[in-house]
Amino acid sequence: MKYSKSGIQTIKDKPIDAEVISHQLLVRSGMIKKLASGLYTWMPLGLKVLKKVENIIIEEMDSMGCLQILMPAIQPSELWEESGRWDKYGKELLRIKDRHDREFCFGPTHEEVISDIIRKDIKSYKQLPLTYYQIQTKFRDEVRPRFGIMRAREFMMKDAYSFHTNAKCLNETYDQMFVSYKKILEKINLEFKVVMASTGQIGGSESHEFHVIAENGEDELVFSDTSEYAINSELSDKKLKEGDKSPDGKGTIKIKRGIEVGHIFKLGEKYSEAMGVTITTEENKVENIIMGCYGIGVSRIVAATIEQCNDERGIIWPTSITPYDLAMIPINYHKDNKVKEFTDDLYRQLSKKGLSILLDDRNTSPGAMFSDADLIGIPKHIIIGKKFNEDKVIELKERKDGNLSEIKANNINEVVSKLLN
RNA sequence: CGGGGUAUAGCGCAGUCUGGUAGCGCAUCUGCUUUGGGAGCAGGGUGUCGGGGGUUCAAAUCCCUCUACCCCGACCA
Repeated sequence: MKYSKSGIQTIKDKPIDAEVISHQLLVRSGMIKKLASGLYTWMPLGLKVLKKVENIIIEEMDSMGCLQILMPAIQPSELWEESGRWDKYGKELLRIKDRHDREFCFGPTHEEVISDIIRKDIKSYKQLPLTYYQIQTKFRDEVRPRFGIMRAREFMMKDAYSFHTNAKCLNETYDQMFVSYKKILEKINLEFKVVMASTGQIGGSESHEFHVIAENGEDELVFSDTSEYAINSELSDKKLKEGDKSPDGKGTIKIKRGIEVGHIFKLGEKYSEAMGVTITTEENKVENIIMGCYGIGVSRIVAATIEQCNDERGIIWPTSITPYDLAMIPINYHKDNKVKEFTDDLYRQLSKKGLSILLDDRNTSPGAMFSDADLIGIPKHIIIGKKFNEDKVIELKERKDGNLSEIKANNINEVVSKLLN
C-alpha cells in the first residue's frame, strides 16, 4: 500500500478531549474518528487492526468447533419481557419504537435472541452440545462513555452461547472456552490476568473475567506474582498490600490495574427457565437446556493493546495485529531515480512474499515520514536513504527499541530473504 | 442524576468584561527552494461565531431559552 493512497491521516497535536493514551494515539494515528459521545468510526488503518483481532478470535472459536452466526442488532421487547430484563436492565438498554409503535431495543447482548432461536430449533438431546458465536456491533447506553473506544456506547463484541443437557457438559465447554480465551490473548501477545468475577446483569452461577494489564485500567487487581489468577480488589475481603506474602506462601502480592476484555459465564438454566428453552432427553423427559455465554470485547482489545504497547513516539503494535508488517521510508523518492527504482522493486518482491507494506511515497520531509511510521506503530521500518547511494546499504529499524541494523543492498534477493527472517 | 466547564474555519484557540467591517496557529491549495527526525519563502481559499428568541441604529459580544460536548462524582461492570 502506498501511503498516499492508504487513507491514513495523522494528527500532530494531542487531541484535547482524549484522556488516556490509547484514545490519544487512536485519534492521532487516524484510526478512529468520533461521531458523537461514545460513537466512533473505524477509519481504514484502524479497521485493519480490528479485523486482525477478529480473525484471531474467529480462528480460535472455529478450532474449538463453535459455529459463527449473525443475529440482528435490533431486538423486539417481547423477548426481553419474557426474560425479565426489559424492566431490570435499566437505562443502559437503548429502547426504540418502530412506525407501528412496537417497542424494540438495540441489543447490548444476545441471550434472549439466541434462546429464542434454540427453543425453536433444538428439540433433541442428540443435537447438543452446540455453541454459536457472532461478532457484531453492540449498544450500551453508558451513563458516561469515556476513554474513546475503551468504554464506548457502540462497540464490537464477540459473543458466544453454548447449550448442554447437563452441567458436566457445560463445564467441559466452559473449560475449553477458558483455554481458548487465554490463547487469544497470548496470540496477540498481551500481559493479562484471569479474575474470578461477580456475574452482574447477565446472571448465572460462575464466571471469570480476563483483564489486560494497563495503568489506565478501570479495575484494581490483586494477585500473587506466581499465579495467573487475580482478584478484583473491590471484591476482596482481605486487605492485601503490594509486597505482602501471598496467602499460599509461594509468592509476593502485586497490585496492578486491568482492563476487562473478556468475560465468561456459566448461565445454567436462568434463560432456559424464563423463556422455556427445553429439550427431550434420552429418557424421553422434557428438561431445561443448560447454558453458558462468553463475551470478548473486540474493539476494547484494540484499545487495551495500545495501553500496553506504546512509548512517547506512539503505538508499538505486536506483530500479531499490526496494520502493516513493514514501513518503507525512501528518502528522495521523488528526486533520485535509483532510490525510487530500488524501493519499488523491493516493495514488489516483498509483497509477492506476502508481507503487507506501507510505502511512504509522500513528497515530504524525512522527519515527517519517520514520525508517522513511529506514531502508527509499524514494527519494522526500512529506510532507503543517504547510505543507499553512498555505500549500497539500507537500514532496518525495530520500532520497539529503535535498534538500527544495516543491510547490504547490492543484491535485492539477499535483502528480501534477510527481511523475511 | 448532582457539581464544574466549553461551543468562533477541518483541528487547536484569541476576540466577549467595555456592542461598531471575523482574527491567529496548524492543516489545506498554487509556485519556487529544501530532503536523515514533524522544512523555508511568497501567494490563495475556507465561517449560518452551536440553535431559537429578545434588547439595540448596530450583537460573536448584553438578556432569556434550548441543545450538544468535555471533566469530576455517583451509577454500571
